[in-house]
Amino acid sequence: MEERYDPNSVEPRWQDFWARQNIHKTDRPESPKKFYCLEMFPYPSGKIHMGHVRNYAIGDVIARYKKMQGYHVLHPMGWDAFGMPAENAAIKHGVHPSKWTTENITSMKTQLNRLGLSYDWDREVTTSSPDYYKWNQWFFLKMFERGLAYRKSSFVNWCGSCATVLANEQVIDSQCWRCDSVVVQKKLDQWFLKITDYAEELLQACHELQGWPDKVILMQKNWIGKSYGVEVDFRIDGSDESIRIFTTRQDTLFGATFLCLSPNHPIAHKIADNTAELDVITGSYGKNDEKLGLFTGKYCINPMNNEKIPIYIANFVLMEYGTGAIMSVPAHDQRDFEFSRKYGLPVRVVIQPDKPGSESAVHSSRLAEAYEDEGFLVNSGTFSGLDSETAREEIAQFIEKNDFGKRVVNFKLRDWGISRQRYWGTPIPIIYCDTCGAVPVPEKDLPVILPEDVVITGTGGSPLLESTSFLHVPCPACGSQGRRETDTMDTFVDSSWYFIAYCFDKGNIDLKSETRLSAGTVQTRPAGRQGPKSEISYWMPVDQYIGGVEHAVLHLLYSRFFTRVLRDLGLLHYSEPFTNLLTQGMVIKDGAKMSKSKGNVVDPDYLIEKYGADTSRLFSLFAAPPEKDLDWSDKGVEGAARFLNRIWNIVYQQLDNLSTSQKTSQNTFDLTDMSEPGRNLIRKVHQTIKKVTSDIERAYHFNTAIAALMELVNVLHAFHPVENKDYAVMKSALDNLLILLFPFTPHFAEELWSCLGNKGSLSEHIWPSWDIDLAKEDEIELVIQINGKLRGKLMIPANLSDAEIQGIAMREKRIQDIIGAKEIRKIIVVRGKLVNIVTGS
RNA sequence: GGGCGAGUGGCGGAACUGGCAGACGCGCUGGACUUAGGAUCCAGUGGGGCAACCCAUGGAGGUUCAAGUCCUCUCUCGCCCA
Repeated sequence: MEERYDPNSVEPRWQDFWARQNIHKTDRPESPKKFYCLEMFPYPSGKIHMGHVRNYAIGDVIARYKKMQGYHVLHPMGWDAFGMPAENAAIKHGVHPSKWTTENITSMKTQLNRLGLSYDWDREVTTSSPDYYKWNQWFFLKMFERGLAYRKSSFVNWCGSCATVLANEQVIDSQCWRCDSVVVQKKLDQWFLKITDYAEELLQACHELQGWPDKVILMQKNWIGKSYGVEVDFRIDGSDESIRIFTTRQDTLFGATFLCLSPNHPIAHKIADNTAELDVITGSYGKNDEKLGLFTGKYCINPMNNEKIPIYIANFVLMEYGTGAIMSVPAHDQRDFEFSRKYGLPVRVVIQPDKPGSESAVHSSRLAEAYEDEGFLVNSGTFSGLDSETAREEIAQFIEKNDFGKRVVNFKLRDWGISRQRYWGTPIPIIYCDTCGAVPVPEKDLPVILPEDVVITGTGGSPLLESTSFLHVPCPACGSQGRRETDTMDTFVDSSWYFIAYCFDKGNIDLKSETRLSAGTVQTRPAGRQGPKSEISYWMPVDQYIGGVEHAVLHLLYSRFFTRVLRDLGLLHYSEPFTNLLTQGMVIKDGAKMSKSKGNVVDPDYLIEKYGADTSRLFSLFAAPPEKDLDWSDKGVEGAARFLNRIWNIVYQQLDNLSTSQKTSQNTFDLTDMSEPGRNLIRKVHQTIKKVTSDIERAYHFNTAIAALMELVNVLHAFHPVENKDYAVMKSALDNLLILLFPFTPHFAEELWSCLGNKGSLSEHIWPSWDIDLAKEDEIELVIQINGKLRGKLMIPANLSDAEIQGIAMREKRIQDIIGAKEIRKIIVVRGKLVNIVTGS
């Protein structure tokens, strides 16, 4: 054994050992005791950052811990390999996205392995590989068959000079992030997935996500955004046509002083005479910061009071939400209020905060902002005097009875537009034919391979348009000349089911295995039933998912949607993909999130080189509980290193004595035949096993688990063995310490474990259990309070009755002195903790 | 503006169902060993006071024998949605 702990010699050796022994290979017996531990896979940008280190360290502790507890663990890793940065690199440096991505994967994999993470690389998934993305295409075809994938015209951010569509986050102050030209809204044909078909179910099932953080569930609910309202027809004055509006506030219908149409509303173009002005509004469509409107010159009739109100076209009215038209009630809606100020439109109060006649009344002329709360109706015909809630119900009934509208449920969630006018993504398996239209590629022709022989310039639209071998294909239906779809899929499609791909060995994804096993019929297999199970139904759902909260809505919602589609296709028997979700906090340094632009990044490579992977892992687990932000501290890392050094030194100093006296680990001791320090150490060991186990079980609070291990080391450090029995105790304490430490610092624990003469890898060791009797304190510190104030402390035997404890407290001289002649009103005894004596004054 | 979460030593953080506030670590102070110490070890470390004691979990009230923890109001900061 080396005198000094040198992680750079220890860690590669054990990584090599694990790899040679194939120790992280997933085994899959029929035993139902499985645990699927998953961390969000990274985009292969080239280098991992501290956020990854934290995320993957957390996952690794869980995976290793569960394995030691006897679970069959699936702990995979892969690459979210399609996406824009690869194309940007191609534009900037002339590297092909495929080459760039592969090289990045290689170097990042090396980095992950240097961290000592227990991944089964035989199940590695790379989404840019045809083996993988052919299933994206297969899903698309299945959804197309079921009407869940469809094509419609929709508005996108378009940069004319780059000739490409931009994602929302690439539009900065209405300009293209790359060339600074003004981004316009352009109407393009796009493919959509019909997630709205599942809106209600996705919302209802939120209640079942008990292992998810409340805030994520709430964000999902808000995103789905179910609301109850009414649709009402406003007849256009002097015409038979009418405009249907949607509102959730029908209690304010009498306060509508104008009506607004989305610029994309079909009627908008028919009734607007000023087309130049209309184009301006269309150009700023959906922008909430600047409200623009155009009076159409037309009026419509409010069916509630037959009032004639003007029709406007307004940029902030979304065609995708509701009916694309709204009634505007400036007195009770802030956006309408601002709009009315800008265009000089009347404001009419129809809701008062309190019952009519009270002091708190609001007046149309004095309103400084809209009164959006509920209240009591005024100026609302026969509905005046009702409270908002009752009025909504009665007005809804009135509307339905008079047949000019109806109650509706509306969702904020919109269908998922997956078309991307980019190269580095999954080709959408569609062929356009002049006679047959959009024809799906037959399943047998999958995958539609992304051609590699393209030049990526960043100008002139999708590079796929340039690849003639890709573009020109015969129509699968009629055989005449067809043209392939050149759009590729949103990369969120890739990540919506990758967790299922891990159920199979690399390159052998077979999503149809379950349908074959259940012989084409969709049947629910009882949980835990023995017998042949498909890989999917054995491993799914994911037992623990770990990742950043930034994916709280999109990725997690899409995955829930995909899982349901798969269920309906009979491919799996679960609706929810992730049973438990842990969203880890950000890594903070100098008060800000670590980022290149802030210049406060810590490079994991540097850290590993200087301190080793174990120290890096240990610090990031110790500094904060996983769900909270982690404040980076260079000094704190040194503290973690110091802790490991202390253990190393203890083992080094005692090695000769320990190996000669006691080779086998012993866990039971006769306490009566033991020195006082020996007894204390044994007790501390068992208390530590208990504490570490329960801290891990209790929401993975590794920080306090590690603190408990530090306490044990402090006791060990102060323990000076003299006789043989002491060495046996010490050996046992060290063995247990290393076992408990193993999930956190695996190389370090393995090394010392073998130095101590123990056989085998700790990966195969079982998690220890504690002995309640050995963990029990035989003395406790009794706190004596008088009127809630601390007045004395003394050691007493742990097993006394309340009466005995009370007696001891009362006999204390100091307590007697303080009480003196005062009357004792009450004595409260809390077993094992304290006595509180309540006296008169 | 709405929703959610969080405010505890010089710092990161402990305190599970109300029961000794500050575990553990960092930092700091003193000492030992040392040519040296940014290595290691020992002791100390919320504030005030010689002391007994008093004051302390953003602030103000309340419930309770007992409140960081429960209730009401309020301030500040984060995140999400407008």
